[in-house]
Amino acid sequence: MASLGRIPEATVARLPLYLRGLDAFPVGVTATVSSDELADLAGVNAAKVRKDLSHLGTYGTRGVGYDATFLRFQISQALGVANVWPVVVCGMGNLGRALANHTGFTDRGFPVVAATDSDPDKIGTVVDGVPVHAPGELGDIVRRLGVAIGVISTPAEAAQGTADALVAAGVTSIMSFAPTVLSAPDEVEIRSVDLATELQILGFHLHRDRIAGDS
Amino acid sequence: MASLGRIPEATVARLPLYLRGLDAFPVGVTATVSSDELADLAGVNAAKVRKDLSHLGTYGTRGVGYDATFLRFQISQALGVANVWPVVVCGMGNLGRALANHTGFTDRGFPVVAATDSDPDKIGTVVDGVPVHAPGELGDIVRRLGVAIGVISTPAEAAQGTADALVAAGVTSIMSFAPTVLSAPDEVEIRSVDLATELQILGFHLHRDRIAGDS
DNA sequence: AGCCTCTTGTGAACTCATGCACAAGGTGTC
DNA sequence: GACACCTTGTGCATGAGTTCACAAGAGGCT
Repeated sequence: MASLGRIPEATVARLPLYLRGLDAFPVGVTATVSSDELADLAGVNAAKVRKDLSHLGTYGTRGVGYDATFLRFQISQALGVANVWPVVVCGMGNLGRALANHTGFTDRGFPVVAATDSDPDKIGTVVDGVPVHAPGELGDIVRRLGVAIGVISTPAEAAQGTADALVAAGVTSIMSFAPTVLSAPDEVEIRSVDLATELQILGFHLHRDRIAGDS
Repeated sequence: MASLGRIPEATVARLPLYLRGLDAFPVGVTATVSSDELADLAGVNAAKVRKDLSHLGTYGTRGVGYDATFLRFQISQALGVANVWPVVVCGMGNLGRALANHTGFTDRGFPVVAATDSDPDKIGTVVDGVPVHAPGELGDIVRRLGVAIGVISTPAEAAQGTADALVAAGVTSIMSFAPTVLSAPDEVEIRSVDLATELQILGFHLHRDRIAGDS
């Protein structure tokens, strides 16, 4: 119904999962997929699938399901997958190198076009096809290569400075792996992925189960 | 109030952030921290801090704040941070290697004690102090080293098989980086981190802002 | 055509989370 | 001791997200 009305954030976060699930259907072949099947493929329940998709429009056929190809097109459209958003990786430590070389990024329209690092030995080198520059060149890199997204994989101490530099250069989307809080203007979208925090959440459940197990 | 009553999941997810924020206070020195300060340190608002902490118990003093050291102890207690949960990393590609070498894990009580990979050239080697074994040995590794958490950083195709092996070995906590849905018994806690999905969410907002910008 | 079966789309109830606003209860000062 | 000031703890309202349940269609079979 609300073709371009506001899409709930929770729905946006699931759209990529549906898109991934639809990869199970070959392109070119017409096939229908039910909300039930798609729910399995995305790891959610059918009601959620239907409600989510209803935010994009009424693309299904009652009694039949959704046309896989058409649905893929519509979700891609909503997510803007056709766009290519160049990425710069800031901090080429273990994690940064892994990210710069991550094929999943380029495949999905997020080519890593450059990286920065403060280590003089790394500056000027090319790691897995990605040129490494000095942090001071960040602004120049962003402008020259049209960078849309900055990935911060520096140590925590350097993260805020890096974020500031990205924002100053006009980047409005940041994905951070640094275990610290970043401050930035409201219009900048920051997604923070703290791996140690994730493990601590798992640890909490282990801990609780163990306590519950003690009788 | 509810000292050991059920702690909401949203609160659990923020406790590690508070703990991280409290690192700003040196140990041994008695210092008080207000909900306002802690909110800044954790990147949330003060009301949320107070409500979250109230789920653990009434550890604050009205008019004063929280004793930093005591609060750290209580949150650590609730999260079970004193425990050490050995981790096995499955899949030593770029990302796996970075994770195995990630100091943030060991520092927080999650030592990576072993890894697996299907590449015969890697099996038997020691990467950054972590011994690499064949996937078939997973069950043995888990039992022998008391592994509590499995990290899956294999290609998507191998992820489900790896998860099955972990579950069969008795692991009930899994963190997966594979871009696929994993099925497991209900009692197994799975946290899935899909980096490409995260970027697609950022891409959505870029896309939408660009459309909104067009007039 | 009529009927049966299937699956979508969605109103409505419900759960979970957030944020406000203020009383309760401390501390320090005069 | 009384008063002014500060910050917690929490009842309550609001909002976001999830799930249920079912009417509204669409297709196929006799």
